[in-house]
Amino acid sequence: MSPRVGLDRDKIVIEAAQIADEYGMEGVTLAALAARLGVRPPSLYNHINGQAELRSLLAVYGLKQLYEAMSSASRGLSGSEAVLAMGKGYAEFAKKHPGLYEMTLEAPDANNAELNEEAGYVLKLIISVLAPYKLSDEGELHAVRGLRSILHGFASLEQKGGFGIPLDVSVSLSATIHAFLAGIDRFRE
Amino acid sequence: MSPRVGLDRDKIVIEAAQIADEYGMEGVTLAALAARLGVRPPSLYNHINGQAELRSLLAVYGLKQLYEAMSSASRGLSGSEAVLAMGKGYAEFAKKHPGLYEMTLEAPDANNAELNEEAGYVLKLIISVLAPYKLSDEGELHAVRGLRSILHGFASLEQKGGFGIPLDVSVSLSATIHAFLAGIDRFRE
DNA sequence: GTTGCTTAACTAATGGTATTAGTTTAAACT
DNA sequence: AGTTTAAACTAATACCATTAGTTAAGCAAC
Repeated sequence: MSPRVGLDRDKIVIEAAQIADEYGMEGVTLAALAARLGVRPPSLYNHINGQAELRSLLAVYGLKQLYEAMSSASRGLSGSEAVLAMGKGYAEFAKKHPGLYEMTLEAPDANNAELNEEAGYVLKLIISVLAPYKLSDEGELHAVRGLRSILHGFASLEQKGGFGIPLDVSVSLSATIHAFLAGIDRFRE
Repeated sequence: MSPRVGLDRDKIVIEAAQIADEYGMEGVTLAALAARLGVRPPSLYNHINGQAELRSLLAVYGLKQLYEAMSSASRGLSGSEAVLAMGKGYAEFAKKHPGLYEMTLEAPDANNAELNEEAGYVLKLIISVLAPYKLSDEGELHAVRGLRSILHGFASLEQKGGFGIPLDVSVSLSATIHAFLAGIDRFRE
């Protein structure tokens, strides 16, 4: 019926990302993906190695976009303004791309080099934005974990609908980051 | 072949929780559950209304245990000691029961009264532990979100293996909570 | 242009999943 | 003891991912 559709990994990943954002991570089935691409499920195996690989590709794709969102939001700023802007960029990305964001949290897969690389970039960005605070070596590691947890915690809870009350979440996030920074002395020792 | 096994909702939920903790949330299939209970999959429908309801039951079951863990950890303490202990209790539960913890985050399901009730108890516990800080009405709401995000962020990232480096996570969590409390003035306005 | 290689699509088949319908029979209750 | 209730079952359906093997499109070389 269908001659060659002209599929490739990029088109597959992009379409899969849209499904993820529309229907959630569990909506990304090879059947649904194939249907949207006008192809039968087995045909996808000519380009990807099954669902597991697709998820890895989506994680990498998502991390790249997350990095870009955080990076562009904080570019040119410094100090608490940079931290705050980066946090908002993070939250906005997670809200705008819920499925893709979920994908970025999939098993870091010690063997997947590209995924580790992208995750490393995000980490370095967080480190760089905390650099002005002159933390101790070990303190910096703890602080990065703290900030990451705040960002992910907000993004994740908002996504799961955990914040029932109609109260601006971005205000909560800003205040929390400010509080965290106000007490960042804790990470100097 | 098998006479009555003597199944009931409790036994099903307990066994499902064990599967969740051993193999993760996605390992909780009715097929695996039935096999472990010595029964055929359709038999489970005599007690539960399918996978969806099972997940709701697990969420409630997990929230009860989470509440107990947080509550007993902070009992008798006050101020920052209480917040810290509660946080450690939260983290310990999530680490000890990864699958069940994941389940507690499933869609709050506005229609599920029992789930909302349990979630409400956890929320009230967090509120009570922040009460001594005399926050403003609105500030309290933001602060609760912040603390919850920190707790969930740490639990979730640790679970996903996001903290690669071999550095005590409980130290990171303590320091982050301390920093948050040090800057809690932000929530007084 | 024809030939031939590569590979993107296909069909068919397998095995896993949840779920429904309908049946048997064990256990509980009069 | 007889009746009812419900806990187990078998059988069937409809998804899902995946593998094996097949067809045919498109491109490169002659």
